[in-house]
Amino acid sequence: MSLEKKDGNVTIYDIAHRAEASASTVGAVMNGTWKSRRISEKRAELILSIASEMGYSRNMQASALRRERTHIIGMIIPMYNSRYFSSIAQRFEHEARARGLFPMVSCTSRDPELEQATVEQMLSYRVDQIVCTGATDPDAIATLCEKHGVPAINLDLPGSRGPSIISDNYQGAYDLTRGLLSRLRARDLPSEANLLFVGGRPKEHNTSERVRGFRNALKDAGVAQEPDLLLTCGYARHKAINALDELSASGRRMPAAIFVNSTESLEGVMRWFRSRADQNINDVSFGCFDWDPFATFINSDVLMVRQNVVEMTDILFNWIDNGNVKHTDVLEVQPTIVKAASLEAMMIED
Amino acid sequence: MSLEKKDGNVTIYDIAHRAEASASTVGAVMNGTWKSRRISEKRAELILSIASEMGYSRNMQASALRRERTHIIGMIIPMYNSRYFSSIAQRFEHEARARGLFPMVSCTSRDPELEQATVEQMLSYRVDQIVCTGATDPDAIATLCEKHGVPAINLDLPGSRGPSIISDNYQGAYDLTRGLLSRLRARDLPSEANLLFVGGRPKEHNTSERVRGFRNALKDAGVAQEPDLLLTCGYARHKAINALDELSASGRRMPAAIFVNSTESLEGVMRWFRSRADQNINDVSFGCFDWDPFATFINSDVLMVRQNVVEMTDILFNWIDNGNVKHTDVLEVQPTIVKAASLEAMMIED
DNA sequence: TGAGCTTGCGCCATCGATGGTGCAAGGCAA
DNA sequence: TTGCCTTGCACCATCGATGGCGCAAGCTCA
Repeated sequence: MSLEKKDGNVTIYDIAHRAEASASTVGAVMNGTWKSRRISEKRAELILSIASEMGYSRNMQASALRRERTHIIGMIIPMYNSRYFSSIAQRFEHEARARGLFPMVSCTSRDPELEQATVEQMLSYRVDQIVCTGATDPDAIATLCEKHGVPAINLDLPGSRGPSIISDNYQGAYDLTRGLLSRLRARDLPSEANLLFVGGRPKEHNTSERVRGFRNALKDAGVAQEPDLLLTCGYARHKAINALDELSASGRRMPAAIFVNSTESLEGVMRWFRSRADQNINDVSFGCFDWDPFATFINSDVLMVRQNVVEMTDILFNWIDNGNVKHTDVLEVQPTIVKAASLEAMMIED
Repeated sequence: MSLEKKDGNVTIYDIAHRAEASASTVGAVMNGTWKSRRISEKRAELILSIASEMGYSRNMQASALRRERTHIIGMIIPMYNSRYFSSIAQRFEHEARARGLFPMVSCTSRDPELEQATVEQMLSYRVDQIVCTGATDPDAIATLCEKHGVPAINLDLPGSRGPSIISDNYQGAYDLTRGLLSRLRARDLPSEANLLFVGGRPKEHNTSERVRGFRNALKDAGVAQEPDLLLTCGYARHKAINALDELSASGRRMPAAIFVNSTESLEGVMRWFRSRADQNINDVSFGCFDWDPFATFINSDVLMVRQNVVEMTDILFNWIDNGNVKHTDVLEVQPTIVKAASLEAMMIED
């Protein structure tokens, strides 16, 4: 077929030529099906040695075109700049490779259009599976995937058109809020109007569940919830900063305890405190829904919710391996609360 | 060709059938070359509307097989769990997409074998370009890429067989060391035997340059460098922990200033301090080669080297866009030193 | 010794998109 | 009315790997 290397890439035809064999024989040897095709061991060895000598590399584009499968598994994820999501991406890649799959991760900035466009591109490359992590509109993505017959699994945020693995956001938020209330008590400070919630999107499942946990914890403690102390302003840093600016401009005294919904928002909160000479970080008890090893140093009074990335990804691949998950499955994984300044806050591996 | 959808994926043949046109006409319309192929506007519009109605999605495997290019640009990177690398990955994806390229990022855990295997897989998928970030053996990877005629660019760590964009590690380390010495002076503490270097790999370019900067700063300040206070034990957390354990077991008093080579190692150092009741984090001035927004809270005396990810990726894509970079090019980008507890330490965006 | 089985391999269509080439119909000028 | 050019499209080989099918040679057993 070719006179050996046109563009530097060796094909099975080049090898066939050198080995005086047919391309299909070479192909069978290269993809490991040669035994079932009754190629003699002698021939297989010869071909293998020629192939490695010539530096053959299977063209996965061609292979994928002919077979049904690309062995690529795609994942979209909001960002890498957060310990929670970066751990998910790392473990996902590791586990995918352990199964002979090629991971294709792409971060989509919590932007619904970018999410859709990215998934469409992944489908265009004919990925075998898609994992949607923290997708803003999981159902739209599930619909896209269905059209292509590609199974999709939701992670972190649930969808109604596909199976989902998420944290128990309600319980985590409930416990975190109780922890903050208990800190206020320990500091001999009033609970009333002294606990602020910042960050997250009000219409998103995780945030609304966390808000529910926050509210119920307050209610169960007999503390009134002040509507203007619930700032679901979005996750972005600058949104948290703006929200705090507005709150303080409104004349509110800054509460002595703050529930921050994600490390992303926490960055904004920290920046805001540093920018305000009239505010002291050490006067505040922080609770953050998400964990970061260094955020445990913000002050001596930080609580963090650590979502169980290891268990979540284990379940994810369990589902992927078995493939027989129902569309309606939603699995909630318990997060754990860690106290900053505690050893265990630093000890958990990811 | 097909009786419309075998597996749910619409092809140009299906559309051709419905539009009563040839597949090549449909193909030309779908990939935008229809004007040069003199397809009438009427036909093009009809085909486009049918295509969107049928939910056509171009099969990139087939397209890539036929054309030379896949429009995929690969990147390997050591990890995502570090602000420096995660920022690089995020910006890389963003810039790649802005150019119509599909980014394929994969983290390879500073494991040479995994790096090679991953690059081979990427080459197997016929990526158009590869960016090697922090590769442990950039030249081996460059050799692989050369064989396939795929251009490779090194980022963060330089290689001799391809162009490289790196930080000015020497200068950053020199300045950081001077900063630490100045902190010791400000604290009225002796400089002699009071400054420790932890983390990194001695044979790796970045670490050796940083060590050189560290040593020269000591020398220029007239301070003797104690060999056992130079612990290039690797980057991993547990390696830093072990190194500190050994140091303290040797009877050395813990120095009052520590140069930590990466946030990864810094995590280990922090864990070590938390695990030791006889050590107080607040007695130590920290300098970290790398930046993390929350690490600035470790104590009130932290200096961080912030590598200029924005400029580095800008140059990277400048090179990619122009493509005429010499193999010997090594571009050094200046990092900046930020003081923790300063506002600017929180203000720089990535 | 011939029917039937096993071994070992080659032939060829196929996956979907692409682009070179060919060709008919219509237009226009001489 | 002939020759030539433009317009608008279809035909078909091709990219590389894959696997169903066929077939010849050797082997076995009645």
